[in-house]
Parts: sequence; structure tokens; C-alpha cells
Amino acid sequence: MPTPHATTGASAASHLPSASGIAGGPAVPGDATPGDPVPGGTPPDGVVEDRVAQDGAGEITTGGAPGAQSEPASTGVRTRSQHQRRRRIVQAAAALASRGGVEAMQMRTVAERAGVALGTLYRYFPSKMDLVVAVVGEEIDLLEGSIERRPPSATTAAGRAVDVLMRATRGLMREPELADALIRSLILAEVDTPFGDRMTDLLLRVAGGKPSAETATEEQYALVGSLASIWVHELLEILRGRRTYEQIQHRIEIAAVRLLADFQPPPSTSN
Amino acid sequence: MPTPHATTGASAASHLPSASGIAGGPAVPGDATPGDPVPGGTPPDGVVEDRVAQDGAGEITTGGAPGAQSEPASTGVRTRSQHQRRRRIVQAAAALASRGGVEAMQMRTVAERAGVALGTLYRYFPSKMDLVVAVVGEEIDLLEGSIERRPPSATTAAGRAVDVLMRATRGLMREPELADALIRSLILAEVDTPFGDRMTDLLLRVAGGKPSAETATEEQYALVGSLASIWVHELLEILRGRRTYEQIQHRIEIAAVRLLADFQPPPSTSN
DNA sequence: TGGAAAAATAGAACAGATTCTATTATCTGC
DNA sequence: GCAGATAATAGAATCTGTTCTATTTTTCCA
Repeated sequence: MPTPHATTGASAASHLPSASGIAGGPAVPGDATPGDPVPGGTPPDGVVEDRVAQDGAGEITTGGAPGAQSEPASTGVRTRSQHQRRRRIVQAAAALASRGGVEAMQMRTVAERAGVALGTLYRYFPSKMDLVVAVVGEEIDLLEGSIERRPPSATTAAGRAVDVLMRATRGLMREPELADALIRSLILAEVDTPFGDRMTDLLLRVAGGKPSAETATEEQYALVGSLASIWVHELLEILRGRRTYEQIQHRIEIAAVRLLADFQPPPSTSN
Repeated sequence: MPTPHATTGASAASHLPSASGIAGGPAVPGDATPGDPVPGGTPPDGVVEDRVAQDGAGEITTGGAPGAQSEPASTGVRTRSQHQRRRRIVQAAAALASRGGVEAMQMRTVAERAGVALGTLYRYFPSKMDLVVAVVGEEIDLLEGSIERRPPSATTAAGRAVDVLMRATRGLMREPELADALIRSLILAEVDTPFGDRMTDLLLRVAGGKPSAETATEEQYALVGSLASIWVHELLEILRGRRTYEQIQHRIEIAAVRLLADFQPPPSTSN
């Protein structure tokens, strides 16, 4: 059995071959035969199609990410190739996770696929978890983009929230293995999970209507946060094969209607 | 850094030395110098005081727990010593986790402490996760016992639910390391998490007032389940040091009031 | 342009979970 | 009381995350 270690994973239902992105992003060519070292040069091209090729929030500027003491040398030099390297790493990681889940996303393998040394990979991402977080970050970026392009239109806050959550759910479920890996890993992470929080902000935006912070009462924030945690839980349940989309949607609706009851009804009848 | 591996853990606030149990159970003598093989015979006595010495739901009857094919030999023989062995294992695991968290709960160490061979440990618990699940099971047993002895008295369903959840929270927080280890592990487990589900049932009981199943509408079950998932999430947040008891209580109250709004108000003015 | 600093690299090394093997102990049915 | 089965044991071995070292590249500045 090639499935040891703590974070055992994936027991999801089906697992479609390609297509990735929490918001229905591009597809994953995914086929490049595994064992394929790619030593020093010749970095593998587009393991994951494109997946919003933005330069995520990098860490490695020059001063060193881990616990380096050397002067932070403000010169954000070498940034170009570093960004590319970072991208290649994240893409390789995502591609690997899309298939075998976290288990397949082994550090050594990611390094190989990305064409970097193991040590380099660790310089960019101090731990596997950090890598996972990075991958998730990209996924969420995709979702936010999707929401912006096609904002939820329901007339009630609950309706809009459910819309967003179900959209996110379907997006994630396109790659059950990846979703499983990411979600579980994030829950464990001690790092500020960009998942729950970003999701909460996103929900607050669509539910409250106003993106401003003043609209967000402490209480509203708590309520939306609760809804987000319920969603995460349901996501885990569907991954465990204990829920269907309908059940999830139903449950989230039930909870959303009560939790977001007194949020300003429709964003406005005009818009 | 002695903190490698995926499931990095514990970043909790304080960590009192002894006392264990989600419901404020007995204390943990915990001190028996670690390295102490205890080869074949002489099993170590009471690593963890007593911790509800019930014979949990064992698995190893004789037919083998894993994926054995041999006839299930109904003869539940050797069960006596096996139960004891199982108990010693779980106790050793709990004791170790009470201190260093999951990290300290190393399979080799647990085996040593329990006085069994590594292979035997794996025969009883196919993976570390299974062991964690077993430990959690005992913790929940303690909570249920506590609830039975001193049932929540609030007049509203929400009030009673909050009472139970906060009691559970405080109980778990007595051993942040253990709590952290257990909760995180469970969330990951593919096995039917005895955590969320058992907690949900417990909540449904105190909230709905009636333990019968007919009272539990599909919807009520969903609502209580949602509350449970919110609680788990808050638990993780407090473990991450991002919440105080007050905040958790406040958030849970906010959610409970709305989610359990139309549950039968007081269980009865009499009682 | 020369060289020091920062990055990368290859690859060994280490740690802990899980597996496997050979051997011994304990039962169970007869 | 014995033979075959099942459990348990000791300990080596495997696997993967993480760390460490020596060396080479790359980048940048005086």
C-alpha cells in the first residue's frame, strides 16, 4: 500500500480527469508521465494550462523567507525568474494534487515536475502545507473572479450566499482529489487559513451588499463566518461521500435563511 | 526543529499539565519516564488514572480487524486480555497526547508505553488516525456522562445547546495539546467521525428535549448538525489562538439562537 | 570586471508512520 | 496433551516530509 502517513486522504466519489479551478477554470492537460526528473534546465511547460497566471503573493524577495536574518535587501531583484519558479512549483503541485490528491503531491515529485531542487522548493514553501495554501489561494482567486464576472442575483442575502457557496462547491468538486487535499490540509494548517476567512469576506460582500466594512457588524461577521464553517463542513461530508449536492444545498439553505435573516434584503431593486 | 511532518500541530495557548477528559475527567499522572521499553511481560500500570474504564467498542475479536479473510471465528475468546491490551494502548496514547500532542503520540512510543509490539499496535489500530478516533471516543463518553449527571438547565433550546457546547469546550481546553491533536485528526479522518455526529446527537437531545427520533425532523437534524460544525470550527480557532472563550461563546450563542429558534422552547416548566 | 552575497542544486541524512518477516507464545478443538 | 491456527513480538525495512552540506550559479555592486 503506497498510502502511509498521517494525513491520509481522498475517499471522494468520482474524480473527473481534467478541468480545475474552484470557479470552473481551465483544464489540466495532466498526462505527462510521472517519473521524469527534469534536472537543472528545461523547465516543464504548462503542467496546468494557465490557471490565472497572476503572480500570487510571493514571499521570497531576496531576504529569504524562512527565518533568515540577512538584511531584507529591499531590492526585489531576481523577482522575475523567482516568480516563474514559484509559479511552476504551484502549478506542478496543483497538477499532481489534481490526480492523486495530497498523497500524490509529494515534495520530491513536485520539485522534479517544477524542475527545481528539493532544497529550493523548501526555500519557497517551508512546508507542504504552505504549498497547499498557495494552491488554494489560486483557486479562491478564480472563484472571486467568477463572482465578479457573474455576481449572484438572488433577491435575498441568504439566496445570494447560497448561490456563491454552491458555485464554489461545484467548482471544487470538479477535482475531488484536489479539493479533498486542499480542504483537509487547510483545516489543519495553523497558518491563517485563506480559506475560511477569504470565503467569509466574500460571503459578507455578497450577503451584505455593501463591500464597505462599516456595514459589517461584529455580529454579521460572526454569522457569515458561521455559514462559511458550515459550508466547509458540508464540503468535507460530500467528499466523504456522505452527501449529495442536493443535500448540501438544502442544508446550506436552511442554515443561511436563519443566519442571514436580518441582513439587508435585496441589494437594491434597481441594479 | 523537532517538528516535521504534515500534521503539524498545537499552537494553543496554555497547556496545563494534567487533568484530562472533555468533561473534566480524572487527572493524568503522566510522568513515567519515557524511554522504558517494557519488552514482553510486565505491562505498565495505569498510565492514565482511570478515564472511564469501559471496554470501548473493540474491533479485534479474533477474526482480525483489518482486512482479514479468515473466518470471523465467533468465539470472542482471548477477549479478556485483548480488551486490556486495547485499553492500555488507548490510555498510553491519551497520556502521551496529553503532553506533547499528536507529535508526542508516536506509534513506537505508544507501543512501548502500552507494553505491546509495534506490530500489535497496528493490529489493533490500523493507523494512527484510528487510535486518535478511539481516544476521542472515550473523551466523548466522558462528556455524555457529564451531561447526564448534570443536564443543561437553560430554558431555551439554544441556551441548553450553548451550555453543552461550552462545557465541552472547556473540558477539551483543559488539554489543549490533546484537543488540538484529536480535533484536527478527526476532521481529517475518512472514518465516520464520531465527533461531529455524536456531538450532533447529543445536541439534538438537549435541544429538542425529546431523545426520540420522531421529534428530529430532517431539518432539525440539519440545523443541529450545522451548529455542531460551527462549534468545531470555533474550537479550531481557539486552538489557533484566534479566539477567547468569550468570543466563542458569543459566536455560538449568536448562531444557536437563530438556528434553534423554532425548537420547542423549554423542555417543560416542571422538571 | 572581480568578487561577495544570495540562490540553486544534487544528494545524503534524519525522523516518524507503516509494512514486512521470522520467530515465539497462546489458544482452541479434539 | 497435541497439532494447527491465531496473536504477539522483535526488529529490519520502506516511504515520504524535512533538514543539512558541499558545491555551483546567478545577481549585484563597487
